[in-house]
Amino acid sequence: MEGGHEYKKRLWNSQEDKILMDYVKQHGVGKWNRIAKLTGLKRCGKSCRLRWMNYLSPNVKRGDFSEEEDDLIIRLHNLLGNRWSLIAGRVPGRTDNQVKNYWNTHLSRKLGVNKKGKNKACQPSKPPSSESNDNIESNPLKGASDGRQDKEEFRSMKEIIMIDDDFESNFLFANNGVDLFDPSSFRSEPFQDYFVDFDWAAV
DNA sequence: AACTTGGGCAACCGCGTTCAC
DNA sequence: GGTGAACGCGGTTGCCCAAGT
Repeated sequence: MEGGHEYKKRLWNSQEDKILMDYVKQHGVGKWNRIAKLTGLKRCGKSCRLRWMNYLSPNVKRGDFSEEEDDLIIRLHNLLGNRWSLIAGRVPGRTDNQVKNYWNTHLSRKLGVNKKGKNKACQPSKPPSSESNDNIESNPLKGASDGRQDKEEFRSMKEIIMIDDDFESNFLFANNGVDLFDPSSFRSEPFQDYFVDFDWAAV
């Protein structure tokens, strides 16, 4: 990226921001790799996308996280693990990068989470590839020894995790009984119970 | 005042997935 | 179906700056 050995982390300046914003105004988001060609901006597509998504987009909320956001992120992290984009998708105005940074710098410390002991166990896995299904380490969904704990329950988890605009109805009333806005119904331990022998193809 | 340390966060990297041809 | 480009994600790095010595 950007000239190999000449690479050095470089902050965006206001002129670059303006070029990028003008481009997006004119062409919309996407086609990030064309920006350098069309505008002469010396940034790769990935860098442009990141800058837009994390900073320039009007949807991005700046400033401190509120108590409610704190609380929501903690709950979502407990539910989803380090799935930052999914978590950010449920925290209006916040990006995955913001959420991730905020977790690593504020919340993990606040909660006394050991960064080394990553909360991998509660990360729902992507649909397993055909050859790696029985590796518990690489596929936490297979973690439960007896396998098939509660497919219906996990199906609801998957529905929650999948992008779905109807946030209120799906998230607030997860059928494992957890209301993310109700502290009394929240479990503090990771959802390891939910690792089931899940058949993605059947969904 | 000069230097060191550590926190906060923007930005990059590597890799997996999706899309277009 | 194969291949390359584009995109998206999570992890990591490194810059900036305030606080401490």
